[in-house]
Amino acid sequence: MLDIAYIRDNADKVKTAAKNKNREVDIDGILRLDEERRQLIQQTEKLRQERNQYGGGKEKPTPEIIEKGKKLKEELKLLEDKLRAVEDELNKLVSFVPSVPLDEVPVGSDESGNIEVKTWGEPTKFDFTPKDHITLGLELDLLDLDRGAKVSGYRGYFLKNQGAILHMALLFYVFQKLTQKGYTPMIAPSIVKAFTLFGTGQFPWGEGEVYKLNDEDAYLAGTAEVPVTGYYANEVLQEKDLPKKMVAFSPCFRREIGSYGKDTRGLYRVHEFWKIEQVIIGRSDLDEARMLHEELQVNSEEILQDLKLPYRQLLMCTGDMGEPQLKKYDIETWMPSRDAYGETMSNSIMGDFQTRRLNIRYKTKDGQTKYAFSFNNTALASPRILIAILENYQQKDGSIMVPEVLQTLTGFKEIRLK
RNA sequence: GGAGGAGUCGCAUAGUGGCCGAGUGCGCUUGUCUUGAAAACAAGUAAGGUGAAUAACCUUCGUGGGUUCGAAUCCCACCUCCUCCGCCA
Repeated sequence: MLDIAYIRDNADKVKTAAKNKNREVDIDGILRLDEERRQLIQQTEKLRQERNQYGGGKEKPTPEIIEKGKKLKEELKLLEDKLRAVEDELNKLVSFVPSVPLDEVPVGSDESGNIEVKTWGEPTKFDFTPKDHITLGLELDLLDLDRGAKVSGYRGYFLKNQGAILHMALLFYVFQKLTQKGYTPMIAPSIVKAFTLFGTGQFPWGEGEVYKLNDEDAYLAGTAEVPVTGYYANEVLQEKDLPKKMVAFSPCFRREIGSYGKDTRGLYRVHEFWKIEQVIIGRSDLDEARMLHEELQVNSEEILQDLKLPYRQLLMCTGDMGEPQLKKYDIETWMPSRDAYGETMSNSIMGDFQTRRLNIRYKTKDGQTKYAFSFNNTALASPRILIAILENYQQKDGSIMVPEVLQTLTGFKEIRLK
């Protein structure tokens, strides 16, 4: 959510940003409504001031005053209804205005505009014909897609045997690693209220993507970013306590409604998965924000380096960013069956876009109240990461090596059919 | 799921229709006193909005509606918390 005053003062900048993000917003309409709103506020307050002058004494009000009050009440009601209608309309429009990307973000209309910042490792070479994770998973009985679909539906899956253990080991390894870096470990709820989804910017854009539970104010979050960023909603933090760094585990649910026919096989795109997510609530300072963003980046890269998985870092262009983001890096991990890198992590500076919607503020040392900045980055998303591990670690004899850092957690060093 | 109770300024409390944006205590800030500290005393101590404004005004007592000339106070719905019963990983 952008500050209406900011939109007022930077209308052109906001228009350009929306265009670069391929979004349509009616900035001129917003400005008109804002003008109308402010006029109505002034008229309303004048009447309220008048109303507030009556009463307040010990004596009973005179019949004249009561008559006058009745009239005022009617006039006020008309104005207040009008004001509310204008404000609702204005808020609705403003809630759709995307944030303005930082200057270093490349302008581009789609993924072709993304910039490869760096690569780490070399795409894995095989002296045999490598199998994809589905073949490997089925052959080694790590995975059951048919029964997954039978029980759970389209994109359903079971992880089994050493595949299930490997999955848990990965999650725990990463959870522990980030905790040791000073991040507060959290198990976050996946069932969330609508305000958290609106607050983080999943709504109003991605409503079709989120599972809703019955008629309640209850939805299944697609990422722990939603509950964990909402953790401090409506709170005023102290500057000395910032940044708050958190690492959260949660089940994640996505309808993948716009992805029919995309990545239909295997573990790449599923309705239900598990994720360790990094979230930071920090001060509203762009230089510090860039530093924290890089820190989150290093954390995720270290995880892939620990796992010895080749990856590359992308700086996303305006057209391939979400509405809330000021700057975004994706990390793509090498997936032999795709003969390409596939997205495994996404690292964003959200600025005060989310914190305005969630009303997360902090008091500065000199007593000012400001909206905080929020950040988030994937630490590990499973089972997607299993694709990279199974495929990159496969051996000629059909077995799979277990990444060294996981071996004490899994209790086995290789996966092969008994 | 059933029965009951409660949500007021950082915390604890007072407040049952106008003198209440709201008293008191604690906490915190500043000042006086003191070599310093404590104590005592004094003053201050919410957020948001309109506005050129360090003017003035408006809004906010869990949230949203309603009654009333007027609502922290009355009514309705919702949210959250507590107690008891039932069910349950």
